[in-house]
Amino acid sequence: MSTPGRGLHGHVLDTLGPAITAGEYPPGSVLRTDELAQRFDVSRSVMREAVRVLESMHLVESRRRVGVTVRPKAEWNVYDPQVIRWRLAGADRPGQLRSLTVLRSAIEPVAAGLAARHATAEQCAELTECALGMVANSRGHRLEGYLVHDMAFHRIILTASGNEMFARLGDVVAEVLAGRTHHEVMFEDPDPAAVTLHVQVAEAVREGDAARAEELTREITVGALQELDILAP
Amino acid sequence: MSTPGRGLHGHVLDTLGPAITAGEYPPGSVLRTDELAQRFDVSRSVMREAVRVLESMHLVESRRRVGVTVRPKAEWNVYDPQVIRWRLAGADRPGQLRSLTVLRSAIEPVAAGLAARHATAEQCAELTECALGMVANSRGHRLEGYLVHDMAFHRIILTASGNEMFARLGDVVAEVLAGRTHHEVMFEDPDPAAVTLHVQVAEAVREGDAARAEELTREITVGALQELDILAP
DNA sequence: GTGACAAATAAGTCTGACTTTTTGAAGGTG
DNA sequence: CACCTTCAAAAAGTCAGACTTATTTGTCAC
Repeated sequence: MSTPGRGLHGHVLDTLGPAITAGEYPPGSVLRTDELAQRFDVSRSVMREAVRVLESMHLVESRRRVGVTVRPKAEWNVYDPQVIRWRLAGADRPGQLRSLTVLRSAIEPVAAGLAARHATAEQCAELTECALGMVANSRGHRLEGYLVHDMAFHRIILTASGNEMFARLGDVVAEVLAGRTHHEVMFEDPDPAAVTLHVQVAEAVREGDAARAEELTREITVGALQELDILAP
Repeated sequence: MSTPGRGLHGHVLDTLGPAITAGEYPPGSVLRTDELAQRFDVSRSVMREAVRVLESMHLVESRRRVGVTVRPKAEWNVYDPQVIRWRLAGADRPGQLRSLTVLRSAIEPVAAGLAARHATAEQCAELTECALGMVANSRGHRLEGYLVHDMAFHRIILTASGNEMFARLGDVVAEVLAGRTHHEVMFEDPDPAAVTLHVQVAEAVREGDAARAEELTREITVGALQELDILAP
């Protein structure tokens, strides 16, 4: 997805970040910069830089004479891609996946509606191409090929919406889709109904039918919710 | 909203962050740590910590032998509360406000639907109280009192949804609502129809009527979109 | 033109000394 | 006993300087 641990402070983050988001240090836990620096065998300067980054993510708070205290989960910057990645990699994975899928179910239909209004001809073409790619890989256990086109499809929708906040969720959605294929249960070929829906969404966007694009995308996300047993009784 | 510039590195961020998000340094611009340290009259250590934070927000990228280069806007962590605050405080304000309002229009209806299912009795009570507070302050230019209850109302909806990602948007929504009252055109008393809608949403949530809560909230957000001339033709 | 090599550059790292804020305890006073 | 003041310790914060390393760029020979 993106930045692997660059530099010493990056390596420290790759260890400390996951540990904190995994709840290894409960909220209120106090760490000391010097001790951490010793533990990771880095200088205080490097350790301080790492702490500053964790602080900017609202994972910890650094106070004089007290130390570096872990903040309660409710205060974390849960939209930070790095935080999302750490949580997806840890024990929190199922919960994080559910949160993100609910988020998708809210965002993507609206994004599709906007895409139907704002998408360029090129984006429409790419979208159709992706949908066709999904169809082509929808049978015969070609899950990887399917996934690539699925991720591209949703990324284009989010980008074509013209809303920068939606566009920035492209990576997150890709992560969720990849997770479904690689980690969750996805042994069989994808649901034919879902594939058809994607083709229809591409059609609706091409034709500028915002209401239909929104409604069809809503059906797709409802399917995603059902896969995780997040029902609407 | 939150953390004012704590420590020297915080002060540097309070100046550099807004400057970058305002586009004062176009994408690709190269800064040098040493020069910045001189300019802000701080040590290199402090400057490095500030750069690390900007880097974690994906505003800049630090590379050896090159310097600190400003990244294109499309890569910024636009969900970072600090980045949102910086942009709301700068020339980007109108665009940021539009982005956030569209985001609200996607999130809040879904959140209200979930709140109707998950809200505790206490949350329902608080919600009703807020709605009544809005009614009580809806006439006679009591804009500040109205705003306080409006912000609380939407925060409760987002929290009661039970989704952590929704909950974390409470601050952002509050910021948007406050902006509307303080900076944008909002001289007259609020629209009576909007006030009624809030009361009805509180009712629907209390009664556990998810579909109605969602639909009513959608009407509220449509109103917010119309205020900014973001139409659905 | 191409490839290898050397120099320059700016970030990265480490260390040690010093400052500042905060807290908790000790001790004095009503 | 309660309350306030004072003081000392603890940990983060800051700074300055020396050194390392990766990367780019330019040069020279082939």
